[in-house]
Formats: sequence, C-alpha cells, structure tokens
Amino acid sequence: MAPTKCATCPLRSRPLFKTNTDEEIAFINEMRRGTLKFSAGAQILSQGDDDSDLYTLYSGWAFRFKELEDARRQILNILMPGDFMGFHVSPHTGAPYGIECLTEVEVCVFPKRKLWDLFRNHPGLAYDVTWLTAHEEGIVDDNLLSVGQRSGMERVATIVLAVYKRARQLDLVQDNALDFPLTQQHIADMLGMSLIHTNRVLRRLHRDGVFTLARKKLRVHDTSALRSLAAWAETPVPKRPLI
Amino acid sequence: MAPTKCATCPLRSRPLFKTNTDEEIAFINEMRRGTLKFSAGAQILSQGDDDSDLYTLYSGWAFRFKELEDARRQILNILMPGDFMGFHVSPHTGAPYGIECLTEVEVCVFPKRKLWDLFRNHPGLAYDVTWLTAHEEGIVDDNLLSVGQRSGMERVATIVLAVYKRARQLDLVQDNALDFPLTQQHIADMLGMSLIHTNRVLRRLHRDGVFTLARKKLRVHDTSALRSLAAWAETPVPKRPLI
DNA sequence: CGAGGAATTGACCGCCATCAATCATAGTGG
DNA sequence: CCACTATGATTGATGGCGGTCAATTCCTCG
Repeated sequence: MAPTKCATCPLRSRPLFKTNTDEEIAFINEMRRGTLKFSAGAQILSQGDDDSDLYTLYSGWAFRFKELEDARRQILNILMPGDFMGFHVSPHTGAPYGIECLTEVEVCVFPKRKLWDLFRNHPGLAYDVTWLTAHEEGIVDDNLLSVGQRSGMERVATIVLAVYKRARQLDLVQDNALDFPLTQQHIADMLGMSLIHTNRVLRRLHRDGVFTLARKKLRVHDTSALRSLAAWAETPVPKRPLI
Repeated sequence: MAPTKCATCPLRSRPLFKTNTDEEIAFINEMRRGTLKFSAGAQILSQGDDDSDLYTLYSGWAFRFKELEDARRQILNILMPGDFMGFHVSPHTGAPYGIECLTEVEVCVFPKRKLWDLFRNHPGLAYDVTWLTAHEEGIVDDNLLSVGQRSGMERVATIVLAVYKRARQLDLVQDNALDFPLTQQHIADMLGMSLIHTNRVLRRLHRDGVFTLARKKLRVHDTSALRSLAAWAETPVPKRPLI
C-alpha cells in the first residue's frame, strides 16, 4: 500500500532516487489525487485513449507497447517502480501506445490539468518531468539498437542484463534472484523475435549456466558472461528523479 | 543563412510550428548564442561526449545513432529543421548517442547553463522542451515498432512515407519530389536490414511504380500504395513548438 | 579521365519464422 | 482427490526471408 504522504514514500528513500526539496515534495503530495490499483493484465492506458491522467508507478511491473492492425505487438519498454506515465497522451491525437500491467500494479495519480501549475511554480519538478521523459527515450533507444543490430542471443542477454541491473537498483534482487513476471511471449514481443526462437535462445543460455528463468523467477549466475554476450554499450544511469 | 533575430525566423512562420508569445521569442533570441555550420558527414555530437550545448536544427538533415563496439550502427531517428538536440547529454554519463550530418547543416546554439533560466522564468518554453523530447521519443517508438515487427518491404514503405510527410510539412516537397540525402546504407542502418536486402526492396518498389529514389531525389508516385504496404498505424502530429 | 563511393545483381546459405505436437504447471469444479 | 481446462514452455521438422560474399556497373567529383 502506498503511504498517504509523499514525504514518507519508501521509494524515495532508495539510493536510486535523487532528493527533492521539502517544498517540492509538499507540492507533489498536494497534486497527487490518490492511488489506483490494477490487476495483472489490466491496461492502464489503451492505444488511442484521448484522455488520461499522469501516473507514477508505485509498485508492480507494466509495459508500454504499440500494435499494428493485424495484432503484431511491439513492447517498447518495461515500467518499474518510479517510472512516470502519461505525458505523451494528447486529447487531440490520443495515446500513441498502450500500457499493460504484468503484475498487480499500484500507481499514484496526478491530474493532468495541474501540470501547468507544476511547470509554472516548480521549475525543478518541471525539469524532473523532462528528465524522466528523456530517460525513457534513452531506454527505447537502447531497445531499438538491440532489435535493429543484435543477434537473438545478444538481444536476450542484453535485456536480461538490463532488467537485472534495474531490479537491483530497486532492491528487488536477493541472492541474485528476482521475481520476473514476463512470459516468453513478452520477451519475444519486446525483442522482435518469434516465441519459439526466443525459447530456444533462453534454453541455450540456461544450459550454459548463464542464468535460469523458471516459474517467474530469474536467477543470474554469470553477469560477466551476460555482459560479453550482449556486445554491451553501457548506458549508465545516475540518480533519477521521482515525481 | 539563419536570420539574426528569432522573431523573423522563417521556420517559425511555417504552419507546422505553433506560436509563442513575444516575450518567449525575445528570451529565445537572447539565449541563442549564435549559429554553427557543419558540413555533410560532420558529427554535431559524438557518442560519449561529456559536454555539449543545446541545438536547434535550422537547416539541413542529420541523424541520431548508436554504435556497438564492432561498428554495427543503429540510426535512431532522422533530424530535420526544427528538431531540438542535446538535452540527453549529461556531464557525468556522456552522450549516449551521436549525431551526424547528412547535408550541410546550420544549427542555432543555446548554452546549456541557461537552461535553468528557461525552466525558471519561462514555464511555457520549459513545457515546449518537454514536448519536443516526448515527441522525439514517439518517433523512436515508431521506428522500434517497424524494426521489431514489420517485414522489410513494410519497413521501407513506412519510413519513406514518414519522411515524405515530414518533408511536406516543412515545405520541402515540390511535385511530389524532395531532396533525399540518405544513402541506401543509411536506410539499412535505420531499418536494421543489410544494405543488399535494402537495395532489393527499394528496387522492387521502384519497379512497381510506388516511388523512385535516384540521385538523392525521392519522388513519391503512389502514397496510398505506400500506406497500405506500411501496415500503417498513423501517429498524427499537431503543431509543434520551436525553440 | 581516373578514382572512389554508391548502387545493383547473382549465388549461396543460415538464422530465425512457421507449423505442429507434446509436456508442464496451476487453477477449477465435480 | 482427481479429471478437466487453460496458459505457458519445450522440442522437432521444414522453409523462407534476409544475411553474407563477390563481382560488376553507375555516379560524382576532383
């Protein structure tokens, strides 16, 4: 359950997140209308929606995706606690993507019409919003690099490594293991590969002892093997803002 | 040549761009340190650069890209007049991508240290910066959808259509034709395909009379054929800000 | 006119998609 | 407690889209 006060938000105390001034946190707290819960599989946002609020993912995992008419689906990036959602939605053009929950999800809700207040009176927070948007673009850049240039094996290694690092920053890793709610179909849709080929690649990495992925648990045994498999172009992440 | 005053910027008068208040334009004008010229092939920004100013592309074409160690290159998006560059560069982590010119390019230069002034005193412009960042992410989303899910033929059709529409909005199209500075290698690197396969696909579309691409000139004959080939998921663009 | 980049075409092949079937796991109702 | 069902994972067989190697032609430009 999300706390009622942003000042005591347990996310914010993680070293991953930067600090804000008390005044800024007070404003966030006041702007926050409350929280919403979604169950696994529910859509926080559907492609084409012409109205949405702004959300910060508080707990759980989700993903952002686009679909073609014939139901081919590309997952654009994975959303984890601290990620900010909904800025792209315009009433004129509608949401260019959908967001679907992988687990039960809790989000903090911010009414979009207050965004102007935020930009007007809290330039530091406005900058944070921009930073979060730019950061998400960086993730998509990385995914595009993978899908466009890396082999199947490299893609899988890259995404596993990226998720693992992100999860560790969020303190979701214990004994090199974490809860991993993606199915192989999700991984396939994220990497632009067929489900079957994705399975074969996972199987191979499993057999080689790089990591194991079974029953929604990911266990990484050999990060250095992962790194070399990934043809890794490291994109470091400094402290990130939380809104 | 860029005019010395932003108020008389010929870009701004295009219907593609939204209006700003006189005060905002005055601020942009004051923040602008001047212009820089690059020749075709020059890099405005190199992957890893730990310092850069902010730029608005005034004339010419460029592209944003990422490379792996072994020189595989993914072009992330094409940059055309009005595009904003450099926000992602942080002194701590360096530029996560490079920017290279396709033609001779002229950019307007804004010192990054004045960005705080902009956010503090001109929330409307701050919002514009965020919008531009978010919009670019939308383009990358589209490209990822293409590279991940579309066939070679569909990818080529999609990108040609997208460039054509963008060029038309910028008044670069006359008689269905425009100057098109990308080589087939660029298209290949953008679509995650080999040069040779890209050539074959282009050849086929050429033979079928959909468009012709020769001598740096793109001529589109059948946009509706393009649209159906692209399995198009239209992402409409409203008026965009210009900084 | 020569040189070098870009485009084109052919031959060959492999990674990965597709089709199909089986197995594993978990949840449900009788 | 055990069919029964649904979802997800796994494996085999086959084929095609698109990658790779190689050679030639075309353009552009000094």
